Amino acid sequence: MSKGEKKRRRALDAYSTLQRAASMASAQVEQAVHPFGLSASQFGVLETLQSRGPVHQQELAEALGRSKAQMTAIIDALEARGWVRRERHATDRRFISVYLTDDGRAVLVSTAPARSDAIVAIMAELSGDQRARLARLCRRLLRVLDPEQSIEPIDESHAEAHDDAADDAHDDDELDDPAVETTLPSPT
Amino acid sequence: MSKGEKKRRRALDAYSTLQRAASMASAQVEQAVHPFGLSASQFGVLETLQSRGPVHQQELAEALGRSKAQMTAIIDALEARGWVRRERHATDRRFISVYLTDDGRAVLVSTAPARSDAIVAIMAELSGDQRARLARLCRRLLRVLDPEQSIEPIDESHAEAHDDAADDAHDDDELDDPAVETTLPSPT
DNA sequence: TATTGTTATACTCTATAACTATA
DNA sequence: TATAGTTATAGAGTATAACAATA
Repeated sequence: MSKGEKKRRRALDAYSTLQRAASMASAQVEQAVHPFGLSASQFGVLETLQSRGPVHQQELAEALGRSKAQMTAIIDALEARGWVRRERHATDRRFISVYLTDDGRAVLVSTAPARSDAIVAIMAELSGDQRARLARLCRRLLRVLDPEQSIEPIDESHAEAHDDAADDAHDDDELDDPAVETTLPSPT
Repeated sequence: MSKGEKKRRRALDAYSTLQRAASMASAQVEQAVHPFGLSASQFGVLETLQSRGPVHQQELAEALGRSKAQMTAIIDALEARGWVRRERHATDRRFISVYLTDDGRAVLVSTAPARSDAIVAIMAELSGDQRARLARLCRRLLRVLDPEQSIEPIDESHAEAHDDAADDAHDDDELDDPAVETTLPSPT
């Protein structure tokens, strides 16, 4: 078998494994949030509102990678349950700002832990160092996949956007591998 | 910030990055296959038939993680285009074996390279070592996510006991696997 | 009675375009 | 005219349950 053939197969293997892990993980996480009656998108909206404060629907749509039409539906559902409210912009009445209500905040408070518990449970299979490595490898893929905004998703307030694994190295209870992916080598 | 808090945020970060990378990658790969008029599931069926030979619909459903009802629809579409054909099992007439036709094989031949090109292009962002590491980390996650069938990889069907960072320095040329293209396309 | 595959239904997501109201 | 949001529609994907033919 040729060298190129083999490399190709390795790439396919990495891809399919990545896909399978991501899909099973998200299934498990969504299941954890489901009892609260929140879809992943709805949760994302609430979370974004919490971290950014009131924003326009379009901004939400962009942040979460949905169309404005989808965002209308998502907000509709959240508004119907009283978790967000809409308010026209005072001066430019084309805009609608979406606000998180107290109820919405409460839902988030009770949902977020269930969600992150599920995520932590999955990620517990990896050591702290491995988690960081996984994130870094994925971020690297995102450089090709999403060159635009490959610098932070819907990050929480304090963005530690700089290269991770450097800050306080004593936060993980498991083996902190010192040989942390020092490479970050030459693209191409 | 507490130790647990931080660990939690790291887990969330790893999770969201994984999800984003997987979803953008699959979008890109599906786009590469789309011109051929094949959905990911349809491609998966053809590929499975190629590597395993004729199988029952239920076997296909299990292999690809779809319900038998879904599989009926998928096979319907493929059969309508003449890429597979159904045939009742001779002795137990409840079973239907699905065969890849010559046309189906031809479609696969012209589609598979486009698909794997797309995957290789994405994975080219990583070094060979990083690709292997990514696959290994994901497979590790699958141990919790899918304990059943988390065995089938390309080069370590047994070695899961040791910790990484040590392996994959060498090229094990060979591993002539008959089941090339075991790519199990992911649910979206 | 159990199993294979089909049909029917319903609900979610996604993708688009046409529409409104504002600017 | 351009933009923000809404509505309508159509297509996939998913999840069930009821059903027919076969065992």
